[in-house]
Amino acid sequence: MVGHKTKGGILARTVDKIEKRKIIALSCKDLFVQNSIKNLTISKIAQTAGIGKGSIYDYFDNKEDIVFELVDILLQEADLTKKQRLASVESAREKIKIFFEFFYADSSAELRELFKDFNAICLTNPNEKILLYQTKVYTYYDTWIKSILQEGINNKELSQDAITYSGIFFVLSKGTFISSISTSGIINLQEDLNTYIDFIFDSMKGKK
Amino acid sequence: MVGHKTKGGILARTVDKIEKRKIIALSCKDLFVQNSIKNLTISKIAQTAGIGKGSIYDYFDNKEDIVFELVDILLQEADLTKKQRLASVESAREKIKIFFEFFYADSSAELRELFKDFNAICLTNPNEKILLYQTKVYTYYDTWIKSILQEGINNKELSQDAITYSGIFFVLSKGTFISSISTSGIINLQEDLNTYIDFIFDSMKGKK
Amino acid sequence: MVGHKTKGGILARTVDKIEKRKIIALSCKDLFVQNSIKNLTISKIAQTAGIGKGSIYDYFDNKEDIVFELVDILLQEADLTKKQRLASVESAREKIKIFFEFFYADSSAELRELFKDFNAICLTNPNEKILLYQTKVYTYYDTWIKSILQEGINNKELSQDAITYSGIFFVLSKGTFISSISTSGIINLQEDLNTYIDFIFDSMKGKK
Amino acid sequence: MVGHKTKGGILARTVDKIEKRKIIALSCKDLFVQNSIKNLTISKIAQTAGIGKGSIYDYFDNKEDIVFELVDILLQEADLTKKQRLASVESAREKIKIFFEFFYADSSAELRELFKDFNAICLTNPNEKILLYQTKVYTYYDTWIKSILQEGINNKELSQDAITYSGIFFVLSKGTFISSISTSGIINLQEDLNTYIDFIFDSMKGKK
DNA sequence: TATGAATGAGAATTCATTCAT
DNA sequence: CATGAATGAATTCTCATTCAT
Repeated sequence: MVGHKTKGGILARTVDKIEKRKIIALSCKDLFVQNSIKNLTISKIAQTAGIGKGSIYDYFDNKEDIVFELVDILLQEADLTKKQRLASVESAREKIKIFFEFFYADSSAELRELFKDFNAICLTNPNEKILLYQTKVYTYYDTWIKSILQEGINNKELSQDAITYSGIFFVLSKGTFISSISTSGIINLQEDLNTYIDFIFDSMKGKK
Repeated sequence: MVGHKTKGGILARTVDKIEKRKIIALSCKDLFVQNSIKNLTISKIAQTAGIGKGSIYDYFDNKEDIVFELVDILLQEADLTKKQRLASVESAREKIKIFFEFFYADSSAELRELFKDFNAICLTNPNEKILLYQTKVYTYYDTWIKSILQEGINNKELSQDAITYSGIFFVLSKGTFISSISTSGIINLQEDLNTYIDFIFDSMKGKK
Repeated sequence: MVGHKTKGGILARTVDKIEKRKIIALSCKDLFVQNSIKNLTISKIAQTAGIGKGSIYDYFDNKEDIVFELVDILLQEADLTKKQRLASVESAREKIKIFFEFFYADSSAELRELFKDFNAICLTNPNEKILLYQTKVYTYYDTWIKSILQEGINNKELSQDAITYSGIFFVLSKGTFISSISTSGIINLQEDLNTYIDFIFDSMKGKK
Repeated sequence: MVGHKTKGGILARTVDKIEKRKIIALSCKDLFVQNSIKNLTISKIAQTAGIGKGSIYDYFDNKEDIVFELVDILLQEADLTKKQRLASVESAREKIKIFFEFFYADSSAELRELFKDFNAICLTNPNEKILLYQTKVYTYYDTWIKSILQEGINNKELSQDAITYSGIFFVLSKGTFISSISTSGIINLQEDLNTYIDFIFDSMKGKK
């Protein structure tokens, strides 16, 4: 049961919708992680969240919207971890590897499960809201990657034009991840991905 | 005598089944291209194919199965074109670019639409049959790419270890394609992809 | 259970939709008579008709559509009775009275109950189909009434201009019926209506 | 002293309730005029009235109750206009025509819209409260009409028995109105109604 | 072999009403 | 007094699948 949200002890008439959205979404995270969205019903979700079926619609437009919220929350959580992990290494090469650890690290297993549903939705129901979100997220990560590469350039670890190819890491990682899901064994996600990253770094380094 | 009853009835019947599967699938290709599988009903499909609803189940396990058949057919058609196109260029670099033209060429627009549904299904319903199919396809293309790279090596266009990285082209292309779908404008599919391929070729060439 | 409809002993692949519509509608006539449409659910209706919920939608667009069909059927049945009853009297005056007996005769009690729902729908959901139906029915009865009046004119029972006022009987009857439903006791439907009809006939007669 | 606490608190409070009922009802008059009650939700109504959803229930039993209040208010407003309009003509005939102008006058368009919902409710949910209201209103108008007719009798415009048929005008008008809603074009409300009224007056005059 | 009528579980969604604050 | 968050029963409607013909 989610209960009434009070603010600073004063009886609040209105609930913080954004906050409650998060609370509800998180309360059924495991459900979404363990099941594909296709196999979940609003009834089951509401039951798991401990709220009424109708209340789901007070906070979310539809089932997809919950996946959306969850991915957003977990992505933000993952970013915190990512920042800490990134601080633990020096080289741009290692930072980039850590950056995409998400795609195979045990600690991101839940997010990856949700990410599958999220991508399936994007492939078949690309509504305006999702497109904007994807663009925002992509831009955010690209900026971040660029800053890592820039550091590498500053450190003479990378050649000047490395920035130009910043986008390659993202699509490479995503492509490897998605391909690995359904080609059992042929693609060894972690190994292959790091091999590719190394290959690209070696190339970026070699250029002058 | 009733008609031309040629050899082994069972074999003939099997061949017929396989053939009719193709015919049915193709007869509703446009329907699948223009609609996401989510918005199609068996009724609509049967109607479009000009057969009874029940008959769909004589040839396909379910809706998804039709998408697979269609992807398979169109992929084979695309391969024929690919072979011709590949024959028109000399360098491995150009061949690889042509190899992945599929992801942006106008002539493959239909296949790409189906490919979205196909991938969404793979992300959320990866059944045994699909996994095997994906593995088969991936292996098939990887072998093909390797042969192109090997030619490049033989021609001194590429260094010996190019083969090692054969997998990078596939995941790179797929990742760029999938990312381009939902990040409107930020990823310029054709340009970015070819830039990346060039980058990798330059690197493979540079290595000794 | 409605069962499969066969035609002339030959196995029919297709069901006579129009006929089955009637059968289903009639099978839940009592249900509609005893309950206002507001209190009926598709589930209850399907159950009463002895068919599946989904099958309702194979024959009807929605609940309202069933009322529509029922009113149509009962109106046709009532017309048969009306014809017989009309044949039993001579004067136009008596014929007109019999014509509108429907609004109070015990034998039309069911139709009247449905007619309430039907009119409520017309007042709040006047879709194209219903408007056309109403127009058709109104025209049909008006023609009929005119022929009765014409007979009366021919018999010198009525003056020539009686035809001009043919419409008055219909609106008078409907108005009296509808008003009687909710003004308990004040309007004595049968008596008042016949008083009014007599009044009008007396006037039509008196004119020259 | 806290504000002006005038006489009997309970009475004041009751008066307040009655007054606030009117205020709330009127504040969402347009909403009800522009939408059928079926398409309105309590949420929407409360929002339009600028009060909380729960407060609606402090003043009304349900949605239908608001329609009654509105019809009552507008009917009273219309009566004021009616009185003025009636004073502008001399003959009983013209007075009766003006009496039923409501059914087609532009100035009563809003009331007519509400009247549709009101009648639909009466046809399907005739609760005790509504029946009493209908009876009251019917009696009120009948008395009024009788007084008009009596004047006509006094003026020798009408024969003595006109009073006997006072009820005919009401049912005739209502029947013509309701029939006109759904028989597009066939019934010309204003013209037909006045033709009928003229016909009846001619008859009432003619009798001795 | 082909059909399409029938099914009915199950889906999403709505909304009048309650009641703690 | 007033509120609006929460409810969950109830509703309509869908559609993959079956199976008698």
